[in-house]
Amino acid sequence: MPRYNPSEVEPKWRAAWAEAGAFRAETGSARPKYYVMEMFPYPSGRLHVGHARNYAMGDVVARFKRARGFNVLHPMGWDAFGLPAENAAAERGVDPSEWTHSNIEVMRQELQRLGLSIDWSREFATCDPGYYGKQQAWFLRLFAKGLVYRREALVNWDPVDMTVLANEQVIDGRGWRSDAVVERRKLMQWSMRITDYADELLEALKTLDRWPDKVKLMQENWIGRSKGLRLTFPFAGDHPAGHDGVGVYTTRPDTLFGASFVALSPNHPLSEQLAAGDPRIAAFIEECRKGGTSEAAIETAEKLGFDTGVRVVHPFDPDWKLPVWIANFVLMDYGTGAIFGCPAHDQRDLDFARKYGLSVTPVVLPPGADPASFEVGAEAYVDGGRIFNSGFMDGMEVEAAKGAAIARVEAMGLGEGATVYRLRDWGIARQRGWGCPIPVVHCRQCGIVPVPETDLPVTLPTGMDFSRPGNALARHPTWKHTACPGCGCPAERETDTLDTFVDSAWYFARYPNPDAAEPIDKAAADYWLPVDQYIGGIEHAVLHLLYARFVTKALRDEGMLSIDEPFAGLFTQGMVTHETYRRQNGEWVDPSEVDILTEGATRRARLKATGEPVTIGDVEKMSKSKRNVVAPADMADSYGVDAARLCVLSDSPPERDVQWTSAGVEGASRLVGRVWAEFDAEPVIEPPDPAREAELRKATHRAIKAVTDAIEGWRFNSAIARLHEFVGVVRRYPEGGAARREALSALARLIAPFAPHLAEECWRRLDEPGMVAATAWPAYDPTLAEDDERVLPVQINGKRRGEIRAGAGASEAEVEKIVLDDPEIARRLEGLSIRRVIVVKDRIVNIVAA
RNA sequence: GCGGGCGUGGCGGAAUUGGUAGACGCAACGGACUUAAAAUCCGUUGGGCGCAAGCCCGUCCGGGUUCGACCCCCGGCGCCCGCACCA
Repeated sequence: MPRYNPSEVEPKWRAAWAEAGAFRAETGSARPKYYVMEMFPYPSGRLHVGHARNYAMGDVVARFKRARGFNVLHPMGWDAFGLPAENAAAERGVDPSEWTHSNIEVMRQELQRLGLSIDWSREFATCDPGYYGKQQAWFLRLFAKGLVYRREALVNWDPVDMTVLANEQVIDGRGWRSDAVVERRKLMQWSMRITDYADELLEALKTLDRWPDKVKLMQENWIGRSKGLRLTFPFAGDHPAGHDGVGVYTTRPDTLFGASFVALSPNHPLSEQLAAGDPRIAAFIEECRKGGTSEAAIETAEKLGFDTGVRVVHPFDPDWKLPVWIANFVLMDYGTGAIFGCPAHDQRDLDFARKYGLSVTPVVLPPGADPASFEVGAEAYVDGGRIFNSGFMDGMEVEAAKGAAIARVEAMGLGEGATVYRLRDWGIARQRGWGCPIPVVHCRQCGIVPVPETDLPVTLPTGMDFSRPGNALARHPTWKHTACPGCGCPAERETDTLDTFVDSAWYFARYPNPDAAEPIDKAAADYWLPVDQYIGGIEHAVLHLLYARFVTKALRDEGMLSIDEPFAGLFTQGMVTHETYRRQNGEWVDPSEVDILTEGATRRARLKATGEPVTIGDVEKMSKSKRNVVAPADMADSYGVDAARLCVLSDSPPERDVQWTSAGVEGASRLVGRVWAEFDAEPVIEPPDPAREAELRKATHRAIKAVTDAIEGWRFNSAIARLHEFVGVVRRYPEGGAARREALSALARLIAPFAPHLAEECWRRLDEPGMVAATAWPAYDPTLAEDDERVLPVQINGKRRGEIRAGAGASEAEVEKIVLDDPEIARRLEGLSIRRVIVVKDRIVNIVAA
């Protein structure tokens, strides 16, 4: 009997699936639809095991649902715009498009080799004009509506790469690629009004009952809704022109009587106006802007302030004047960019007041404290209590006082209750050449003119020069010169391109009909959307998932979509990490080039080729830059694709991070071999023994139940453990009868989501018709899956002291009788008197005795 | 600082959400087959005591609730993730 040879078997079945169109999704089918997708990959060049794990998980779900009778859509595409292609172009002089497409070719082959049940007829890349042209179309519709706009905004500017960076691309104040210190610059920025949807984005989180709580919480915090009061402190005496006062935002209007100063952000328009008239103020603002933006810098940053000399009047007391300072810790882009300082009840204000000798008046009395002697020392009192020193609010609790203060300010016409969000509008433009062009024209006469939809797509030119930093599209010799669509005069195209997060914010809506003339084929989208199950990394918990939710709502309001939320179910799988290795000269080394030596508790590493010692570094997420990437292809070469799939799924729960080790692949490969051995074995011809037949049938139905439950509960590691067990059982019942045939038939189908090639080969060996891929999931008989006799552990005073047998569902009285009649139990109870007998049906017995 | 999560054998991890802790796999050890090795198969494998039946200890630490706690509560310790001068 020949050994199972994956390298012969696996390609054969992949060809068979392709030929049969086994995974083609049929829009409009009467079967219930199920849309499952994994986050599409960036075509970086090669698949790593993190990808393999992600796509294997999605494939288990897709194959399982298909077997369960669903019409499954399981598509794949490429998140193909972005900086790495430009860097490759800069470093090697290749064309970003060619580089990207050749990577796609390689990675598509790698994905296909994994035997994923994907409908490849729907594949697209975001750098295809057929895709990004449609993106330009809906972009212009949102622009016409005002949801896309231009604003002057402070941005993160990378002076080396010469582009704007998103907040997440700034790490410790430096550009993530260039490592240059990022500058804050004011630039005209294309933005989307995601803040218009802040409330709905927050509220709708409650409807996402198949999302992890962690992700919902992160989005909630990111949106950061707070309720408070916006009020104006009117100027006293001389004041700058063009303002009636200083508008501030506070969540603690109850502490207004504890105010000791008003502070402006250095970037506040009033600050800038004052700076124009006073060089000392200008110098101070300059000083503030120097401060780093890194977390460490902020944490240790000293509070800096400058008294402008301007005075304002307290809203509740016309005789009370407060100084207006400029303070480095006040942020321009939150609230109004100005605050009132209440040092007694806010730590930052307290630090500031202590440094500059400003008054500290407590107005919230902690429970139990004495109003005559309560003082605030080095620590502000931020908890609840009773208001004092506060005129009309005296005696109120904090919450009541907030309401009273807001009502009073509103009655005075100085402000109103307000809701403020941490979320900011989304800056969507990048000064990059390899991205989706923003389809507008700048005309001297007409201003900003959208390109007519009939002229879309606005495609990228060939022959951009990426050899220098900066925007290769902007310096292309001819591309930007065009005629104004409005007046026909010579005009220039916008040379900014869209953030790649825009590309990935709607791709799920394109798969239902990737060839549609409209951006979204409404009928197809209505059939397929929302995505029933989305699977991807936790690192996208906020940005990508928030943007996709926002764009969905925006397109819904354009009438292009009928859904409120794109992803009904979300699963965030853990990251795959690996040790990093460095040579003595600091060069990163690939794990495949390293030998690990273990001596007791210490591990050392050296280069395979030369024996040079290698430093073992931290365990980190696999990344090209640190070279700690393990390719699934290597595993598949040695053990076969099915073993590789089983391996990446078997040893840890899907949501957990895994530190990669190839140790599990041996076990996975053995499972493949053992399964095949059962199918390949000649049945032992013996007269079937009814008792043994019954045992095997029970084991089969138990296994079907266990594997089904584990897959439905996303416990793929446990599902594989149950398959290991089941194979072990089948092996102990070699005699060929109906029960064995039933067991093998079930086994082939149960293992199919994990090891699909093996399953087909086994199915063929059984001479079953068709392919497993098109066969229904096995059903179990609940009466067989349950034991009719139970072994119940018997505890005496909570310690296990024996066991008894009882029929399933036996009553408490029956079980108690069996226990007390048991000679072994009786012996153990000698000399003790029974106080109580607790029987948990079908579970356990505990005798309390003394 | 705020918010969230985790802590179980040599290792990855199970435990039906309060009911036999350590499923399954890896590694290790012993055995079978083999001239031999690989592969495969069969065993053993949390710690301690004991010839043995068996007994004691054991899910980060200290308390608590309960007939019964890896699971619930209180207080620590350690690690990980997100946000962060957000008024």
